[in-house]
Order: sequence, then structure tokens, then C-alpha cells
Amino acid sequence: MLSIENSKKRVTIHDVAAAAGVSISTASKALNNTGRVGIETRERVKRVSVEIGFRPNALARGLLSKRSFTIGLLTNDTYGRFTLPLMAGVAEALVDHGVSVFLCAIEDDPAMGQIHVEAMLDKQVDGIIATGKRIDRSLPVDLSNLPVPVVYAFTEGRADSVSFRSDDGQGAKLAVEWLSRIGRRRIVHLTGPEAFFSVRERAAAYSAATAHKEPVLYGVWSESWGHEAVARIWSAPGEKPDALFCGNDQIARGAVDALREHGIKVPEEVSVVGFDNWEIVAAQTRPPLTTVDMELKELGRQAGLTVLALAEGRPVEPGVRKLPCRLVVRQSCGGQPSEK
Amino acid sequence: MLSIENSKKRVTIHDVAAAAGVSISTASKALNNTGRVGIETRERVKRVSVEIGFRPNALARGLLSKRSFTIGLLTNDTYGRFTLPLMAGVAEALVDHGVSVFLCAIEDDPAMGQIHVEAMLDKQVDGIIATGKRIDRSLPVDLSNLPVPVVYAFTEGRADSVSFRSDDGQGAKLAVEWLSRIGRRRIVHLTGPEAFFSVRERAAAYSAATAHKEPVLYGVWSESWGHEAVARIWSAPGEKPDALFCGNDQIARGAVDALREHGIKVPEEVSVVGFDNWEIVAAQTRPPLTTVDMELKELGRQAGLTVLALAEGRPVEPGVRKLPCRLVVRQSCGGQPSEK
DNA sequence: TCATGCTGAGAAAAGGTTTTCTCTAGACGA
DNA sequence: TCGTCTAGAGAAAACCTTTTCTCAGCATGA
Repeated sequence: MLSIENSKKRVTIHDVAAAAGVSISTASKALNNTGRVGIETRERVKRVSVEIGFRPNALARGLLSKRSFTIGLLTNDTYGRFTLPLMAGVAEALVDHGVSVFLCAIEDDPAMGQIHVEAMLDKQVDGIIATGKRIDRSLPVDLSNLPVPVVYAFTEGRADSVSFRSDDGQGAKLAVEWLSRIGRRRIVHLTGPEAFFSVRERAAAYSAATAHKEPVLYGVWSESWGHEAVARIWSAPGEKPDALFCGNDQIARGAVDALREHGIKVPEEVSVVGFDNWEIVAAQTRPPLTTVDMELKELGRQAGLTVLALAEGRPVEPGVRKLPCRLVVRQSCGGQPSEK
Repeated sequence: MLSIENSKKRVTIHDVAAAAGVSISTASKALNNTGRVGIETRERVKRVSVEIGFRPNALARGLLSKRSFTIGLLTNDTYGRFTLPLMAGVAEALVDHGVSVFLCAIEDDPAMGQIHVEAMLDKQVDGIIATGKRIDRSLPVDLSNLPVPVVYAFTEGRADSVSFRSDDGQGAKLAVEWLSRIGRRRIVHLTGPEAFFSVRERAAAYSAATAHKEPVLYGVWSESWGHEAVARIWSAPGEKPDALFCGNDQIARGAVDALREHGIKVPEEVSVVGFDNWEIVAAQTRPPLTTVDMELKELGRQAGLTVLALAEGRPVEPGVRKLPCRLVVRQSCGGQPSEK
């Protein structure tokens, strides 16, 4: 049988003070480089502190300072496609500041969301980052009138707060311009459901960036839609496109697979660009996909720094911040095959 | 400019006591159903408490009770393939007990790991769950002699503690038996690097469960290995297998794609079983993959409950617990096509 | 009537840290 | 030599909650 060994009592500042032969207040001041403490006393306290392995109790500290050095990350993205890189960015930005992250996965269940939010507030989080799986939907939970700042990332946020999202229009422009630059002229846009705001935004940017007008093909976010669309296009009469700009990497993968099955060479005859840079799909496609990366990690970094700024009382301009996307060049387009 | 509205001061138990006209101690006892409090006093305190929206400060409570109702989840799986379902299970098991989860992603960086562990200890976590991306590797961080219990899930753990892992042998047996049951006789096992313990375990179970001896083909965890292996098998002379049991869903997907390109019908001519039940791969394959699910969510549940038990001082039998896998039947095998 | 027991409720300590306030001793200028 | 100032250090309050201890009041039994 296994039990906790209560053997090692936690060492407190009392122990440091006793071991250094000073009072608790002096020990505290010495360790925090505050107050008035003699230079050699300060050194001695610090030395003793590391010797006996003192680590301040964050609970006690938080109780007093009203800062828990903890933020909550709320998400309803259970696949983790968007949340995972985003949260890596958040954590990376915050770890230097000694801030930890509570991860709360709420699966579109308002009751569960409420519970999690309350639990976070009870634990005195300094702030909350709300994130989701699409830009034009808000989480199924009420985040207004909270006693802590809320920052939205990749989810619909309140107008009076800060939201971060990718600049889908710019991302689409990037893709189309790249295709034009390598000489493609008939670019078809093959994307997800028109109900998605980002789909419409990308489609608009696509239309604006292409001279000749091809229709935009809306569908669903799956490989099979990519397949089906290719079949439909190549079975229809008339001139065929020489490039496909797809709404996500799954559609792109389906399209590439279908093209191969139709005996059409990618990238020699048709170039394909995806969206999302979802490694697991983009890199495993044959050939690996050139795709648009939404820089979710950077988005997470900024969201983390922003919620921190708000928590510390620093003023922040409210509004929506669109972060630029980046084109990741692999082999599905031809042109310059610089993997970078 | 946006700033925190300090408008709403947090309501403490003092406010409750004042509003109910009792002392703090009485208020506390009334709310916690402890001590001796008159029945109508108790009711009144409770009523007032919800009226003014009192929520106890978990920091203060934790300071006293030495329980923070927080556990840390340490992982080096950045794809989230294993961590995500596992952590969903952990969270699900713990949310009822009011326990929150710190997520710490350490990317094989021992220094970062050390920092995260210390941060968690500073925040007085009640326990730690360590999880990784393979069973036979431990995290790059020292978790011995911690003042809190540690439970390992899907990663190599210390002998004197509790580890949870999937029963890969049983999972492999499940797959082979299913293939046999639907009439397959020449089953080839196509898997990952032999260096992986789970690969060897699955291979052993595969060999034990098949009468005729086919060689096990070791490779890497990628679609392209699945492709290559199929090409190799079908270009070699001799009788061809009528079933492939693959070490993960990516290999299986590569194999299925390759078979289709060779003009071999799945599942009519060859049945394919994968491993992992990674939705995003398994469900998008054509045809969708029958695969072995490691029940990571259940694994997470159990790890969560166990670390909780240890944190509460309840004794737990140390050792490795193997949890059974489950076969998810889709369409890549034929036989009974019950999607369930 | 007095001792005893019990009920309801408040006072106070504890938990670990930070911060403000107070105090002593020495130094310095007059 | 005396007053004033400052450096160094300690005492105590504060953060919020829980828990133990104490106390007053009342009823009961002898």
C-alpha cells in the first residue's frame, strides 16, 4: 500500500528566519530585495534560504497580494487543433512571469462552463483567456461582469474587451498572391460552409485578389468534400483550373488525393494551397502541403501578455486585433521548392 | 483604454456575517454544516450568503487546510494526441470534487520541466499526474522525493508508485481475433520502431494469437511507411496477406491508400485494422478504419481518481495497472459492418 | 437552591507571507 | 555633551477562512 510520506514538512519563511537568526520580517525583506536590511544580513538570509530549500507558499502570497499568478484558459475545442498551439503560446509567454495556466475544457455545455468559471474565480485567477474553435461563435458561458479581466482569442468576444484573431483575409491574399506569382491563372477556391465568418472573409479576399472570376465552392470541412469537389470540377466540361486554394488542410488533402487518383500531377499540373498548417495533415499529404499558418502560437503569446497587462492594471486598448498569417511553403505548389 | 473595474469588491465571509448579524465563526460553521448552530440561524446565513453572492476564497481555505484542490498535469506530448483525451478524463473525474487542473507542457526540456514542477509545488498542488507520449520513456524531470503524490499515466513511472497504461497486448489480441473471426487467415503485422516497448508487446501478442507465422514488419510511425510496406509486400513474390494489422492509424491509413492505388479493394480483398482510434485519421480514411482504442479517457479518469485518493491520504496499491483496450469497428475490415 | 449538562454563539488562533509601523543604537553636527 | 537623524531590525497587522476553545444562558435533576 502506498501513502503520502508526511516525512518532509514544508519549509517556511519561519525556518529561514530561525536558521539565519533574524526575524520573519527581515527575512522577507531580505529575500524580496525590499525594505532596509544590512547588506551582509541580506546575503546571509538568501544563502540560508537556498541551503534549506525554501520556496514561498504561493497561496499565502496570493492571499495578501490579491494576485494568484494563475490564469484560466477556457476552451470548447476538444480536438485541440486550435487550442493546443494557442495554449503553448500562452504558457510560453507567461511562464517567465511565474504565471500558471488552468485548462478548462467545456464541451459546449453551459452548465459545465459556469461551474468551471466559478471554480476559477474561487481560485482567484488573475484573468481568463477564452478560446474556441471558430471566430464567429462565442463560448456558451457568460463572461460579463467578472471581477477579473477576460481576453478572447480565436472566439467571438465582447465589444468592450480585447479579442485576438487571425487575419483570414490577409492569409487568403497571401495564398492567392503566391499562386499568381508562380504563374497560376485559374485559381479555384474550395472551402468550408459559408456560414463561417472566416470562410466569407477568405472568399472575399480571394475574389478581390483574383482578376478572372471563378465561383467559390462552399462545402464542409472534410477530406471527402475535397474529393467530391475535384471530381465535380474535372467531370464538368470546360477549361480546368491550374490551382486550388482550399479552406483548410483536410479539404486540401482530399483534393490532392483525388487529383492523384485522376492522374493529375500535383504540383506539375495543378498547385494546391491549404489553410491551417495542421502538421499532422499537411506534412503527411503527398506531396506535403503548402499552406497558410494562422500563427496561433503567436496569438496565444499576445493573448497571454495582454491578460497579464490587464491583471496588473496596465491599460489596454480594447477592440479586435487581427494578427497576420504566414505562408508555409512545402511541395504542393511547385514554384520555388524552398522548404525553408 | 481598458482597465479593470475595481468596482466590485469581492464579498467575503465577513460580509455574510455582518449581513446575517452573526459572527464570522458562526457564519463559517453555518455554511459548512459543521459546529453547533441553531437551525434557523443556519438557514438565514445560507440564504444571505447566496443573496449577496458569497464564494469562499480558495486560497485562504487552502492555506489552512493544506489542500489547494488543484492538481498538476505534466506532459511532453505537444501534439496532444495522447494528452488531450487523457486530460479530458482527468478533468471529468475531478471536476465533481472541485479540483482544477494545471496544464504544464514541457517539451523534453529538463530545465523547463524543473521550473514547472517547482511552480506547481509553490502553488501547493495536491498531486501531480505525469503523462507522456510513450509508455517506456519517463519525463525528462525528476519527480522523486516530492512532497505530493505522483501518478503516472501513459509514461514510464517509478516502481514504488502507481502507473496507468493501456494493455497493448490485449489490444493486439483483440484486433487479431477480430480478423480471424471474420475469416482472415494471412494477417501481417505492420508496425512502428521495435525500440518501442508497446510495439514489442503488440507484436508478441500478435504472434501468440496467429497460428501461421508471418514476419512482423517494423518501421516508423508514418503514413509513408504504410505506403512503402504495402508496396514492398505486393511487389514481392508469393502469396499475399488478406489482412493488415497496423501499429497505428497513420500507418494504417498509408496502407489503405496504397492498397487502393494498387487496385486492391479494402475491405473486400484485404482487411485493415489500425491502432489508436485517432478520430482525425481513422474516420477520414476511405474506408474509415476499424481500430483499437486505448481508452485514454478512462485511463485519465482513473489516474485522476487515484491521485485524489492519495492526496486525501487514502492508501493505494502501488504498481502498474493495465487498462483494457476496445475495438472500434468501422468499415475497413468488412465482416459485420456495425458502426455501433 | 445549587450543581450539572447542554445548546448556541462568539473570541481567538492558525496557516504563510508581505508591509507598515515602531524602536534601538550608533553617527554626526553643533 | 546633547540633540537629531538614519540605518537596521523587529513587532504587528493584514489577507480570508476554518477550527478549537470559551462563555453565557437555560433547563434538568437532586
